[in-house]
Amino acid sequence: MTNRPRIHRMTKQRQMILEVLQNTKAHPTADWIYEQVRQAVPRISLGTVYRNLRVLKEMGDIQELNYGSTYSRFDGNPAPHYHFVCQDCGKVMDIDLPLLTDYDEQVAGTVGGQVDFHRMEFYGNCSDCLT
Amino acid sequence: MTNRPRIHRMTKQRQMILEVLQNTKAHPTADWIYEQVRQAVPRISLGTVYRNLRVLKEMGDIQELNYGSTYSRFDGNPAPHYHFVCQDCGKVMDIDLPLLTDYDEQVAGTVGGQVDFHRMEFYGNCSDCLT
DNA sequence: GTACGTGCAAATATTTTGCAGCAGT
DNA sequence: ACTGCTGCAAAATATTTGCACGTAC
Repeated sequence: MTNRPRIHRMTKQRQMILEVLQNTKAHPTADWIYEQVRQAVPRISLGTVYRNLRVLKEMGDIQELNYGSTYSRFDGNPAPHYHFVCQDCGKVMDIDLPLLTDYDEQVAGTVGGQVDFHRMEFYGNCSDCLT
Repeated sequence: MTNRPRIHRMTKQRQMILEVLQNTKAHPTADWIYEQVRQAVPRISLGTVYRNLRVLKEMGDIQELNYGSTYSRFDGNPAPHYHFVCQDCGKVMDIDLPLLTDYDEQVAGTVGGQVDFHRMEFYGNCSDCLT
């Protein structure tokens, strides 16, 4: 019994959440997204935001990040890329450097499994927090 | 007013938590550690486990990992190394490959900040979950 | 003896979910 | 019309914290 593929509808809420995420470089939290979308869709609920973030992630339109926090951040750019996290202010920035794709094969060899993708995060202090 | 450095005591609880963590390759959760330590120190509380994990992390004896989960995992090996995460069974394994330390400088250049360290996680299926 | 650590329980913080009505296709 | 989606509120999950007592140094 293979289950019929789920059909996704493009609601006003889902549309807005995706737009907000695609128009910021801030890698925001669910709550920040909620506050933004609320300005256009006042009666939206936080539960709806979470549900849509999960669906958008499953559809491959966004990605979820959780770097050393108790909460998740979301990225409107689904293409693999690395991140820099400032340990002082918590800011997350995109890193514009080529991916180390060759490493995946080596890792697959040492663990004896299959590697689909990898992630890399750099930690330190951003220029604003160096003084 | 610089505040006097905090002096850490080695209690039976802290000792046991560190030992449990150093004697497993499982990258366990706080709750798993709690259950293990409970066998030696029955009246220990989960709060104490969390408090000690934070202290041990601050002292640089262990590290905290949170890879796409709602909970943290802990690693008794404080030396930097990469991890492989099985997307099927959730297992976390150590990767025994050289660190890409040269990359830190390049990233520092592109973000205009200072890079202290980086992390890298590989995602895929472990040999047990390939069938 | 001092002050850090502990157990306990309650509080916080983040995310998920049941349900009845709404709405995209 | 069918079935996915929403708002609301309550529940679930993971972690933190206040307090009075205990204990390492």
